[in-house]
Amino acid sequence: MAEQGDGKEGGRRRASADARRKKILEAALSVFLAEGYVATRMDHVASRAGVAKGTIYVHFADKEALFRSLIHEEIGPVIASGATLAASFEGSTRDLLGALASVLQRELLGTQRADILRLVISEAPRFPWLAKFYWHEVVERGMALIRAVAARGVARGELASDTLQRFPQIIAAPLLVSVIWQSLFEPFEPLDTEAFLNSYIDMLMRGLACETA
Amino acid sequence: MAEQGDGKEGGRRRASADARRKKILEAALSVFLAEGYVATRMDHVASRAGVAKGTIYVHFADKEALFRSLIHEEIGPVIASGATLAASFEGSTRDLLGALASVLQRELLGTQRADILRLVISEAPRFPWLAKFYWHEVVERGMALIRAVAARGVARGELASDTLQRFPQIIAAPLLVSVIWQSLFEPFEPLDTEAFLNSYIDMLMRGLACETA
Amino acid sequence: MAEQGDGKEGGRRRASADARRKKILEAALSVFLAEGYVATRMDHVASRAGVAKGTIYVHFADKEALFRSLIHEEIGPVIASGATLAASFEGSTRDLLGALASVLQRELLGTQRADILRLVISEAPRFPWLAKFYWHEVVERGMALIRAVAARGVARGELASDTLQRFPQIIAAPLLVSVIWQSLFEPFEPLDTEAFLNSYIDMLMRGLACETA
Amino acid sequence: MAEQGDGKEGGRRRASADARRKKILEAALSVFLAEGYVATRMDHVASRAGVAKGTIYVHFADKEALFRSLIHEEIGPVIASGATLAASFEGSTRDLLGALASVLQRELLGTQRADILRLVISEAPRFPWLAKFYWHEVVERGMALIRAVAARGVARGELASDTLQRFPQIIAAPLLVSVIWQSLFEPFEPLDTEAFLNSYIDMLMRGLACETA
DNA sequence: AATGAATGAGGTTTCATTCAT
DNA sequence: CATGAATGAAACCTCATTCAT
Repeated sequence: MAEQGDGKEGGRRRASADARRKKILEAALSVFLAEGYVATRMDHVASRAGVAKGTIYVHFADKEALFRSLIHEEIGPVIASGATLAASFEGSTRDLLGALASVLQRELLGTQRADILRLVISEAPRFPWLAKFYWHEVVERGMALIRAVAARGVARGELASDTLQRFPQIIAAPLLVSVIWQSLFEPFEPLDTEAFLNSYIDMLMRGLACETA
Repeated sequence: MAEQGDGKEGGRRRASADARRKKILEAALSVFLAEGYVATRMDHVASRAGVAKGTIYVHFADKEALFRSLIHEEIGPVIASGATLAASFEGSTRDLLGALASVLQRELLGTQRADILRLVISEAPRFPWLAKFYWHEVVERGMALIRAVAARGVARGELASDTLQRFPQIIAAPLLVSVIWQSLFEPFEPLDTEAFLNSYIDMLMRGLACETA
Repeated sequence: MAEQGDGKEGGRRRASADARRKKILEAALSVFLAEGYVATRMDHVASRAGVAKGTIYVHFADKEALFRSLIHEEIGPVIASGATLAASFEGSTRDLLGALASVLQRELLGTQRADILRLVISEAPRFPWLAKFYWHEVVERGMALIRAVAARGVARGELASDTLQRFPQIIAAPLLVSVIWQSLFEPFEPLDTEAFLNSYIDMLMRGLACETA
Repeated sequence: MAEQGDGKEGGRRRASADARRKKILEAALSVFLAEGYVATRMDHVASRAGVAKGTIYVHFADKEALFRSLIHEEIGPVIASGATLAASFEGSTRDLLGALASVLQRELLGTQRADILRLVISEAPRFPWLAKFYWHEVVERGMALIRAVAARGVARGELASDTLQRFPQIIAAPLLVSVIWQSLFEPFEPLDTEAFLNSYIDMLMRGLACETA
């Protein structure tokens, strides 16, 4: 009934609690991704995490708090890791974009991250903080990265104009299409995303190289 | 059997019923777009349509049937109209794509249709028929249209390769980005979609024209 | 809008109205028998009668009024017809009971009347007037009939005691069992009701004849 | 997994849950008996059981599952207990039947079990499993019991024929009549069921004893 | 008189959240 | 902390009844 020993006990208990919290977040991630926010049932998260329903409320105030923590703690890190990818890349812009594409191909398409993008698209209208968070954590950083690559390309004379600096979305476009396509239309007409991305970059490089053609 | 003369009478009643059905569909469209499928409450649709809760069930079997009818009857038509746009266009491929972009700019971006796209992305995983429908009504047709334009461009010597025929998604990419961007990130960094699309087409034309560059 | 010719028209209209009322009652009978009172939907009655739902309310105040009218107008007559069966029968009591059994076998078991009995058993607790009506129209008369037969048998020396007069239910018992059995347990073990009734009457005659055995 | 010591605690909670489940079943029994399946409102069951509406759904999947459990868990046992009554009775067949009648008089007529019979008659057409269950649990066993008694009577020379073995329904008949009578017609003409059953058995014994009379 | 679209009270069921153990 | 039974607001859907045509 009263408190028990606090020395190692407390530490062990804390560790166990943290582990539990982590399990819940992982379970929540997969369920939210699969079902969307509204359709996700706390029961389902709990059973997938292997804990009782009430346990979730020990760690998170309510469903939205769980969702928030999920986005911040689970998704944030995977983003940050990607942001440092090409910080110090040496080589032609074409190779850099190719390397970037191959990394994204491996790290985004076909992984849970692609589903996170879909989740954000779905839920952002209802959770303004979600769009804001995704903006700051992913989009803003990604855009800065692309702009840096573009500036580097211009400086090296590989790019003829500032188009890519003005519209870094050009790089995001084929990725977004690939993600959506795989998620919705793969069964009707498969898309070879690797070939697509490569063709896209080729086209892009030619289109951006000879600005005055 | 046993029907009595109901010339104008029946017609008027039928007309009123159809009008009500239309009002429900319109209300449903806006609520589904704003809230998503699961979060949409039939109550809310009813009150927005100015009818009683039960009235919806006079016209639609259940929530999913309402959603289906909505997609098929409200969204189908707007698609068909767009498909005939450039069927008989004369001029350079560049002008053709430009005209297409401007039409889409006017008819897609900034209209409810953009939100419909977001709705489809959100709900398709839960409603396989939705992806199928959207595929057949929009994507397949759009792709055929782009491929026709691409073939025409190759025939006229304006395009150097079959890249666009192999990946018509190239055209869809900036549209998708624009739609998502406006919906999620406009408040953080506005996107001049018109300039974006034009720059994109320019880049694309150059990139596709000099395949061997 | 206003009234039309009332001469033959009125008569014809009335006739048509009565026919419609009859159709509704017939439809209601079959649906109430099949579904029970609560589970019966006015829609179902209407469609089975080939009229609109509202039409029922032209002829009957509400669902219970329909049920009442049904019981009184459809079921009453079929009962009355049976009551006069054996009023003036000549022959031995055994033959009389045998004839009665055969009539009931033909006119009760396997007909809608058996289902009516089940309906009464089911609904009587909720509609006291139903038990009362069935009592007066069927049970009281049937009991009087049996008592008359019993008295005749005693007078002719064929029955040794007044047991059957005190408990006319003895006659009803195998009928009730047959009806329930056929309705519920026929699939598990069929009952040859004719043989059963005959054996029953044989047993009964022997049992009642030699009261002092 | 990850369970902690919950000796008495868990046991107490479980016990309380079981008690609640039992209360719900008891409440459901009385409401179903009084109202019938369709007319029974879950609200009513809940308030009668002294629990919240949702609590029912903690223990039973839906209304039909509640009904099923009710039949299987509440009614099954009372049947089994009755089946062993006369397994090892010594004495004349007449006394055996008399004892049986007196037991049934006490344990069936005038108790809730009589109403259960009415419920089965009412709902079996809509729930085929109900007829099946009642058949296996009650009717089949009862018939076997009666046939055993009949065979014993024949072996002891107390019964002259196999009529009772061929038609054990003969025994059920007066019980069924008594149950229905008490439920529907008692107010109009009371039935002394005890006297009725005794007269019936007397008649039966005489009728079956002197088969060749 | 007949119609059938419209109504809304009321029914079943769900599920986020609470709380005693 | 962890549990999971209990809760009750709220969602979907039904259907007897009304009423304008």
